[in-house]
Amino acid sequence: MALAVYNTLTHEKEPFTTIEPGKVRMYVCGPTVYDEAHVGHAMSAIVFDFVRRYLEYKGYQVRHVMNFTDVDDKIIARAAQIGEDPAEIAHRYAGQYKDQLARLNVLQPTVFPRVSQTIPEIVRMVAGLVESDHAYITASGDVYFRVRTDPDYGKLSRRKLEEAVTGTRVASREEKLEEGDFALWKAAKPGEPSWDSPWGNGRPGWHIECSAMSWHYLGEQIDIHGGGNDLVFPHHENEIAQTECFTGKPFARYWMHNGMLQLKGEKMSKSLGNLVTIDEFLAAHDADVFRLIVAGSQYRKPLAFNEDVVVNGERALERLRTALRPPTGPVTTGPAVEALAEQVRQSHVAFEAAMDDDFNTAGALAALFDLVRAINTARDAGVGDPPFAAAQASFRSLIDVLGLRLVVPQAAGQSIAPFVELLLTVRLELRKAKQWALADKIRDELKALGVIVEDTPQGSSWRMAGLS
RNA sequence: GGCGACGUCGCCAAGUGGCAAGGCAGGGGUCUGCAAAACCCCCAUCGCCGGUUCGAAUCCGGCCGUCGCCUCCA
Repeated sequence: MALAVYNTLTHEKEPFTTIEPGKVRMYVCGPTVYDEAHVGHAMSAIVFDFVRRYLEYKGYQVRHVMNFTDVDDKIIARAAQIGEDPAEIAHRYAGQYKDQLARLNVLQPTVFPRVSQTIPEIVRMVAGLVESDHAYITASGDVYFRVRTDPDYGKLSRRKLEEAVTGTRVASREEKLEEGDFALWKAAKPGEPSWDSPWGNGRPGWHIECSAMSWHYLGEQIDIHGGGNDLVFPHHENEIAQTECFTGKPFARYWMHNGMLQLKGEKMSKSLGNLVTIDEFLAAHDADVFRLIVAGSQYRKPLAFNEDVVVNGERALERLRTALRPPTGPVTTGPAVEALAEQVRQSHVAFEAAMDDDFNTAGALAALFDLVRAINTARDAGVGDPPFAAAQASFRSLIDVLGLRLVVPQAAGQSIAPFVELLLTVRLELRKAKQWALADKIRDELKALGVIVEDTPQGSSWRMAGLS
């Protein structure tokens, strides 16, 4: 099986090969930390977590870098607004985001660099670009990238340079030579964070940080560069321009972009104000629910996010969990056992075929549901433990690739367990005495309290209802 | 206006040339004291119009609709 990856640069699915055999260098654009992260950020993080987990499943060693933009206009603006130090704000939200990613079961990136800690590399890169005449310094100490010096400019977003340049007069206040030029370094303004540089005090422009961090932590050329598709232009276009003009080599082999999460038909974004924060979501739902929502759709397409979708996610999670329920019979040989083993094989093949096709998680999920059915059928047929556990272990190994934990929700502490058990003991007596009305009342009342009771030939079982 | 993407069952959503995956919901069964869960069965010709082809949801053209980018954005 060969992995194929859709490359934004070529608009085609391409066979996946790496610069270094067996190793993947992956850079994913992280957030600007000036406010609460929302589920749109989570979607992007999870998409690339799927990518990473599957690459590791395939045996690659992945070096994964995800940045925090902690020096930025918006952070400074926010700081001024609430009277707090910009660095404090950035530090706080970065910490929060890391914590949220952990709760979402996103694998920790190999490196989590921040702009404020990458200044020397940024300065070196800007200096190199100035030296090679790809950049120029203005009277006030800003440094701009001269877009015209890059013949390939526009190749990622398929824009012609003229479109970005013609017809727009250079704003008088700005000192850049042409409209398409963009800032590599901004001269310091009073009260703003700044660092020393050959061009005077200042701070990095928006795009240079990613080029510098990628260069510093992954080298001149990387395998995968990822981010939301709203970053294609200008951010990634400018990154390519800077890096390639600086190194003289092609930058990333594969550019991967996830689609936007849509809330009420619009992109969820801070500026539109239509957002659900990660904390809000996780307060009401299991992280697996969100992962299932993301996995249920092709990552490049826009993803609808609404109450129905969330409910679907809850139900899908509940269904996946049924496969982990224990076996009830002793059968270890025979057709039912063989059928189970066969389905396990088929599911693995189907799962990998789907993931190999540009990380088709929705297809992979379908393979998983087929396996769930096979496991449940085997349980009903009385298949017991050595083979049954093997099938469940196999199921687990695939679930892991999607980062699903499938933990059964626990009651607040384990404190209610003895009381529920007691009620069920009493209820068993009632059932023996055919006191159906009372027995049913107990079951109904428990359900109202979030405890689901199910009667089986082996006795009654109980579990907590899913969160929310 | 320019660039790009998308439009598949009530909802979510795979499939990119050969008789339309999967989940949820819905209908009918098995099991059960009942219920739930599980299991079995049923449930779409793919926005519209043309074209290419033996054959198209899948390729081409037009139209309609939705979304993203072009300013900060995962």
